[in-house]
Amino acid sequence: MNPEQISVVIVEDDKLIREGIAELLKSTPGFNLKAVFENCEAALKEINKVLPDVILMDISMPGMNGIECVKKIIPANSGIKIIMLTVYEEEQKIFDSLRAGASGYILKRSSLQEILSSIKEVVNGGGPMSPVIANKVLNYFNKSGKKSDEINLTTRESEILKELVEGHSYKKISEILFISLDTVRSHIKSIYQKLHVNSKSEAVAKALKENLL
Amino acid sequence: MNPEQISVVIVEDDKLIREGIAELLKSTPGFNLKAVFENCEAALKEINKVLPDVILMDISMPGMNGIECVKKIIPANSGIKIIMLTVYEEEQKIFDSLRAGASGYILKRSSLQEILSSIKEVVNGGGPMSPVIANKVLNYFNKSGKKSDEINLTTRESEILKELVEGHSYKKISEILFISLDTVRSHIKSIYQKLHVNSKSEAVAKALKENLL
DNA sequence: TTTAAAATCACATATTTGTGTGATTGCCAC
DNA sequence: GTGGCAATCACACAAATATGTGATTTTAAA
Repeated sequence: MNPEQISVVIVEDDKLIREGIAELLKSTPGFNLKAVFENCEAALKEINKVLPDVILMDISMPGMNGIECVKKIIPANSGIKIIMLTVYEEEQKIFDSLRAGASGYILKRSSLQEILSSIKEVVNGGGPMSPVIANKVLNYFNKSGKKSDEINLTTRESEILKELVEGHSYKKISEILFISLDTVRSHIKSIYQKLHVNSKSEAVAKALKENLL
Repeated sequence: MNPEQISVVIVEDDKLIREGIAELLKSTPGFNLKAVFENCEAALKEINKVLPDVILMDISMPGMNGIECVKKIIPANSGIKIIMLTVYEEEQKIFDSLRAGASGYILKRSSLQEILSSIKEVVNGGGPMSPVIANKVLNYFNKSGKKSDEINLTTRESEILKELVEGHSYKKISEILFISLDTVRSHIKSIYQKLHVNSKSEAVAKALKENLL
């Protein structure tokens, strides 16, 4: 177990890519390919015995997908760095992976050289997010940051929605805003119509998920 | 109006920093300092007349803070790039700024050279997020990605919380999970205790805000 | 094997919500 | 000066929710 070496595990269903990267790692000094799995299920079963420095994880695979797999691995092995692999530049998936605890992300069409340097970077705790990814993440925010079209709440409605998200009851809100309980009801009725929901919790969920505040 | 020049506006309450950067920009070819404001309110009033390429915006100021200011400027002037300034490396504020639509972020202790190059980068649509920032953002995710300590929901409780976030009623949930309404109630009681809340919407808000799913 | 959670179900009851149907007032644009 | 919208308030009633107090059964750990 050379401490200089970076131990790696690959989880990837596509044989070509899997073996391509495997060959690359086997033939490159400084890297130690610990294991290769075709799917998440197999990886999850064995990962505790292998404990690599880095996992290269395909983002979309038959059976459990890579994101789910990350969610299961990270909580149990907080030290492991995971780099997601994908053919598509899908913002949502990148985002979800990072949220799940992945440390980085590379496109499968990256050059072999890029793959190696990404692994090194991640292990050294360096820039875990490539400029491309940073951009994607930012785009994601900007998109969801914009108020969705169609939904135009009045000032008062926004205020009240904000209070709902705070978890206040109608009564509490009426006290906070110095209006009657029935007025609160009335506004909330309009809010529900505009958001196409029909319960407090749905409204709260929508407000938070779509950043309506 | 030299199209080669980058027009800039500064919004910063600290006189020293404000004038320091102002001097820098005035004395650097390629930059055109359009205006300088001490606070958000003043900036908001005038910004439509000035319309710079880039705004350097202090993140924390007396009165309206920079993040709120960004939220007001961006929807109305989608072309304007905003770079946040701050003395602190506060992850939450960086995150909020980016979400509000800021294009980048620099620390006040950056060298003058760094400030200039950041502005250029942002204007050219290049890396809007510095590696440092990318890191911050990622850290933020990883943090909130981890289940907060203390909160340990059982499998069933998590399932039910997920359904609550979907906006389902107790009855619907009982049908989805093939359990009785009373059982759903029972689980939700436990969930409320663990999350320290006492309503559906509070639970939903907490689940979404703290990524408990 | 004994204990401790986790998951299930039941009953009771006070509040809170969701929804319908109206009404009044102020303001702004046309 | 009128029509429309935002904001306010009222009443009524069915449905859903919050909360307490139990009890039974698996399941998992000690």
